[in-house]
Amino acid sequence: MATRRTAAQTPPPTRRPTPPAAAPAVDAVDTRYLETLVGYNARRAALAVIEVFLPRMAVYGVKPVEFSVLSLVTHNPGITSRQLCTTLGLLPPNLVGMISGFEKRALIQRRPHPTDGRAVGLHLTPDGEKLMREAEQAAAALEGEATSGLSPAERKTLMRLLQKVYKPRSSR
Amino acid sequence: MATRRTAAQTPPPTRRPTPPAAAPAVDAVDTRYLETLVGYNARRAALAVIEVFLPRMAVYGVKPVEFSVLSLVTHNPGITSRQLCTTLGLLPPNLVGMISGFEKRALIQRRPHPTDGRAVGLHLTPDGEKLMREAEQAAAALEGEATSGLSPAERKTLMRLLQKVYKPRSSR
DNA sequence: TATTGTTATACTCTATAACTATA
DNA sequence: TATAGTTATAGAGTATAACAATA
Repeated sequence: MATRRTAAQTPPPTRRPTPPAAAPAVDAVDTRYLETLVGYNARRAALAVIEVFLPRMAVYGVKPVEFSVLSLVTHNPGITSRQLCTTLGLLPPNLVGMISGFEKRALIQRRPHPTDGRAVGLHLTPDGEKLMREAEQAAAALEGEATSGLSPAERKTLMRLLQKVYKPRSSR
Repeated sequence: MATRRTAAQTPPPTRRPTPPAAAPAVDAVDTRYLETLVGYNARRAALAVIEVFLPRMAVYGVKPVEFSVLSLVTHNPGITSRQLCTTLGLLPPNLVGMISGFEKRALIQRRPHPTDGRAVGLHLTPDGEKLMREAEQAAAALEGEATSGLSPAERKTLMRLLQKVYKPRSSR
């Protein structure tokens, strides 16, 4: 992924009083309105972290969503595809290929569900456990780097506020 | 966009000590590890807001990125495509069609850049100004709804912390 | 030589419809 | 009848390469 970063912006963006007729040039881009929107800021922050995440996790051959899936299998042995989809907001057809890939790489194993004959329980293999131990450690480390501008208290506050936005009240 | 929401989760997710042989079923999905990651939380929050944003902005015929582009043109008359790309992290080829579409809808007008013969300055038409007045007002309103779980102070804090994540230190 | 804007195109991600096997 | 998983496919979003016009 190519690196594209917001242009530097000086504190008080000089606003000329609107020109007579000719088109003026824009020197520093005024982004103040967009920066009042949670959606805009959250998306920009997510992309910034993912930019760091991508190359570091490529070492383990996993992309962001793949990491999320494997992490849930790690901490929820026997989880089903349906549960993964509901939890992560994915669609079933888009999970099939991912799971197959993990199986071919011998990272996960599919076992019959104990009570539901239609479902399949997902489990990490020993190789999968080893990879995820390393990957989760690497993820925690790079997260620290990506949010190095925040104090531990600020980081904790940020998590709490973000969860207030996307989690339904009943699950908090 | 279909609605997919995280499953309800009870506070202490019972962790069984790894089963002997048979595969156990997962009742409540344990998402505690993922929720320690800023990248995960920011992405989930961004998607939650966008889910509200999409249908409300469809009334004006603009998608999230299109809204961002038009908003920057609104507050930066004469801005160039290149400046839009740098500011929003877009790639030039992907902006061409969008700008053409806005021009065909008579929302923006392209004028020669005052000093650079290669560049084109973008300006809103009266129709574009009218649409963006309404759209920005609607966006502010729906943002309030999407973040109704936050107090004004919390909302302000959230913005500040998110910007600390994605803005380079020099531009803060 | 470098940059703005453009075309063409490829790749990835996400979404929809329809099918099977089981509940 | 409803649900878990799957297949095939369509659409949106994002990426690279190469070009003309201008700096």
